[in-house]
Amino acid sequence: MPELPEVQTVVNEIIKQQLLGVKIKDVEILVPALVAPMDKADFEKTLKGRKITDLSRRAKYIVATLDNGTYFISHLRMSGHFVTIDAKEERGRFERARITFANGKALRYDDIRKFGRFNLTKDKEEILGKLGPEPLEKSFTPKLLFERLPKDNKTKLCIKAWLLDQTNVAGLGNIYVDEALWLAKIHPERPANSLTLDEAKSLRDAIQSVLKKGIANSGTSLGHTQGNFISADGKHGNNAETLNVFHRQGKPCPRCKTIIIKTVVAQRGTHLCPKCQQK
DNA sequence: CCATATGTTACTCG
DNA sequence: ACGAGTAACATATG
Repeated sequence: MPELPEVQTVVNEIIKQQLLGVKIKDVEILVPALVAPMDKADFEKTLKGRKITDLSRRAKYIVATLDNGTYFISHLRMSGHFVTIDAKEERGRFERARITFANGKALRYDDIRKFGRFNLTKDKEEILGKLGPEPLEKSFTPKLLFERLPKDNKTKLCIKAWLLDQTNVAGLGNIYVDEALWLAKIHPERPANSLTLDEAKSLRDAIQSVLKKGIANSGTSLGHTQGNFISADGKHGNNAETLNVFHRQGKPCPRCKTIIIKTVVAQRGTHLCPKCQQK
């Protein structure tokens, strides 16, 4: 579910709720698979008594630095949510973990599909080492993007699949890839090795634009069912209404009024304007 | 019952 | 060993 803007929104919200520097009083892992291959009891014991000294985002990972030099790294995958609650609150239907703090607040982790994962490690590169560049960093220049694109003739990988691979660019997912390719007027099935430097420049600008807008709008929530994105304050994001193609099949392209179509590319639902984005 | 879902990774086939 | 495509993970919803 959450992509870079949604994960950033969650991190921002947890910081705002002042859970940094507060001692962790109790840790309950309700689904052992959440921390696998680590043992559930070991995980609980290791995190208990620590304080989070810093919280940040890398790609779609939430990285909590602990006061003993280890890192608590979590990934929400498709349906994970962190919500700050009062420690007295009862269990939720989809609650999979709870971290209770000494100040009476708690972080509840809900995850319908149980795809999310928690890690505890002294070496964060073990988890984050293979990730591509952060697209909102200043160093993410058109030249950098262009040079990372495949250059050989044997790779037929399309640009959408390439962008979804976190080792190429970190943090993009299905929504923001479709939005960025529309903004850059690039067809998602274009071979990644066929992009020109000019197109790479448009794509870089488009990626930064859609991600910044997503963060400014506190993330994208596509509906109001249980599986949808909410931040740690329990609120939905406001970015859905500003989307140009995603989930807008059958509606007119905001640029040229051609009807937006939905197909499948890289095994994912893909939305595009057949006039603005030509192969 | 079937298809689909904001993500990642293990497996399979060339 | 490598790249590309597919299945799998687990559950809800339309």
